[in-house]
Amino acid sequence: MTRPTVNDIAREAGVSLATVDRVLNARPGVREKTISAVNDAIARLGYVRDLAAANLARSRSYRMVVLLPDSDSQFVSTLAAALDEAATLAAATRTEMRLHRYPPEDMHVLAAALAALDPDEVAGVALMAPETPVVRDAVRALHARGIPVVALASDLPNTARDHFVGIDSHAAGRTAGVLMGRFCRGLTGRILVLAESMLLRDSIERRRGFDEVIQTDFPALDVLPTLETHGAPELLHRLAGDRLAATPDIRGIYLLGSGHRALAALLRERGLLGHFVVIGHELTPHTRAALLAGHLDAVIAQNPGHLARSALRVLRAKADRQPIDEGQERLRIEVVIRENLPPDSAEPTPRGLS
Amino acid sequence: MTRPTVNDIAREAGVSLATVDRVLNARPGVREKTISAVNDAIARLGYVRDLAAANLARSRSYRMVVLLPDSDSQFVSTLAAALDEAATLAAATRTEMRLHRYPPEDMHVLAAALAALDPDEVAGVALMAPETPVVRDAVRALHARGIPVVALASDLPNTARDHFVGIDSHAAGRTAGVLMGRFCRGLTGRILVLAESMLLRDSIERRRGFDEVIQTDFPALDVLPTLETHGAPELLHRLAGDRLAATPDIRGIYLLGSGHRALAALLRERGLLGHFVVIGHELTPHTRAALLAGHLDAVIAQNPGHLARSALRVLRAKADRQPIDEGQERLRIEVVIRENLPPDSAEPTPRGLS
DNA sequence: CAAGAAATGAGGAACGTACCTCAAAAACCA
DNA sequence: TGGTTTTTGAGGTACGTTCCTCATTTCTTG
Repeated sequence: MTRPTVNDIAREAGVSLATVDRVLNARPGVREKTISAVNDAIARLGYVRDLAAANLARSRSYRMVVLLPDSDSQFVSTLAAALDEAATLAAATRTEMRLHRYPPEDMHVLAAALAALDPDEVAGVALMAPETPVVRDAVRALHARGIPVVALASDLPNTARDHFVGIDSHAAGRTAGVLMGRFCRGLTGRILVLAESMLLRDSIERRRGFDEVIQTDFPALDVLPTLETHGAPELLHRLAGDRLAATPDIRGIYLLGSGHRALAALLRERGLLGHFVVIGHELTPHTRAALLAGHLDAVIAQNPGHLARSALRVLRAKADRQPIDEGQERLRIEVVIRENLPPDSAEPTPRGLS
Repeated sequence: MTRPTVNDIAREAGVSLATVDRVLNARPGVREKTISAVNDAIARLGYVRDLAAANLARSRSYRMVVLLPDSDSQFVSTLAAALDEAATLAAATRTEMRLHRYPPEDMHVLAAALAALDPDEVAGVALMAPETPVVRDAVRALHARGIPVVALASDLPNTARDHFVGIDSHAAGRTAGVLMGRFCRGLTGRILVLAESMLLRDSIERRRGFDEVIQTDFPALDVLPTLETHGAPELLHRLAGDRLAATPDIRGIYLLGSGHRALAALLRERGLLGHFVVIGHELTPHTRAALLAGHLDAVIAQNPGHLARSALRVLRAKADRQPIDEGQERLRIEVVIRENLPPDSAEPTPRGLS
């Protein structure tokens, strides 16, 4: 009737509680034969360890460290907020989070921060960073010291990261491409593409996916070379302004990264708001406002709340050496238009007591 | 340094542990003044109750009952599978689920099943059912007996249900409308709409949202009256076949409910696969296959895994009289096209022991 | 002001697991 | 065979909370 406990296993296997404990927690000094006797009993009873009780007994608390670039990108601040919220929730299960920011241009600072982490104090690390050699080495070192690492939002495939929490940039780019192509149904012309930097893996992959789809499925459209804005609004204004002036048959604009504010300003200035199909990435206060205003037609996004919760859950699972629920942790590539825009969740975080 | 416990609160508030406990668990017999003294101490210390320990001490287990119609709809079976998976995960937190099916046409059977539930044995009920008077009364009675109820996938707004887990059908219909309109850019013509029954609240609301958008934003399109298929493939085949033959300028087909198999068969038979923009609801093996094959252009969906986990989490929170994390429980209206189709997650459920 | 009611305190057992120590039993080896 | 090593058992404490009981203090009210 009631759930079997460790005592039931002991009785069923005909051994002592101490031995069951040794087997369950993989402690040394048990014969193979005894181990399998215990495991048989476990299987027979359908025992599932009570994680709540286990963690209580361990009286272990989990300190997770999250590292985000200290850029003024809206996505990063949205993500930081989501992480804070996820952390207050995770506090109920003895999981604590420390959020650090590192200067976005200096990976050595990030590497130093990673190197300073003590495996006895830190149960896991989540980081959002471009995959440079310095970062790669630092992540490998972390892994070697036994600290679980998850890549956040931007993957680090060639490091020993334990998990990636985020969406496939290539597929996200393809999704953007299909929407661009279909929203431009019947039109012939060019697509303007803007990015912060084409040195970022994510931008490269998005662009690649986008191009694939347009080339094969929408031959009437022609994708222009990427203009790199380096996060500078003035640069975007100048480059995109020149290109718009020089190219009369632009039908759509694809924003690989940030720059929605600057683009909107430029288009407004020229009276071109709403004249193009505009597709971007990530749901932020600005893209949300632009969607509502009709200046932006679709956003390809990953849910920051899901991202944050998933990162903490995965780290927790890794710290406990527990398996991960793939279905739950898989992030969807969200297509957001005005009609399915989720209501603004800028509610005050409930700090529930009882 | 370490997290504050109930004992710390007692010391800080200058009261005994027993009183703290009375306040924390809202037991009677504490003066207002004392209550606020304790709450102040809690706030000062930033105490967060350790849920693991609390649930352990309660040694309470939660039996949740889920009721789904026993129809052969793919969505329902997908949902049932998701619920099973969510339940094996929830087992780790002493939450158990019983899934029942009721004959879809007989709400009296459902009502009887609900009436038979004992508040001492059942911690919560989730149900997916149309809002008929019989159902409404049964849900009200459940609520009156103190059993939390969540409406699953299909809302029951006029009952005392404690929560609705699902997406807003009206907004989902609007989303479908925008995609239909934009995918038909530059075209003039009619949209065929198919539904199982227009007696279902969800179908009505989807249709209403869809119509709104088409009428205001895409005047070149004209939405035909809904054809009701009553879940019968032959009826769909006949009705839709006649309508297609009679109407030369159909541009798109909107499927409010199921019927993807029958529609695909009809279109294939007439050599019309891919000739219309087809938009439907819910991601099932069939819609997935149709998306991949290119017979279906977009699906508006809610994530069944999320639906299932959310239902169990909400019921659990209600049973514990704990607040709900709105952000986490809010379901997204997903737009699924071929490019962002999540990989098939028909993996075997991992039944982790240690 | 006394009697009764209400509020509070003190203490302990329990939940299921982890982890420790020490002793006893079993297996192994020469 | 005796001694050594390995394996197993027994029992206890701890984790943070819940939920008892019973005694004591403090407030009300007639």
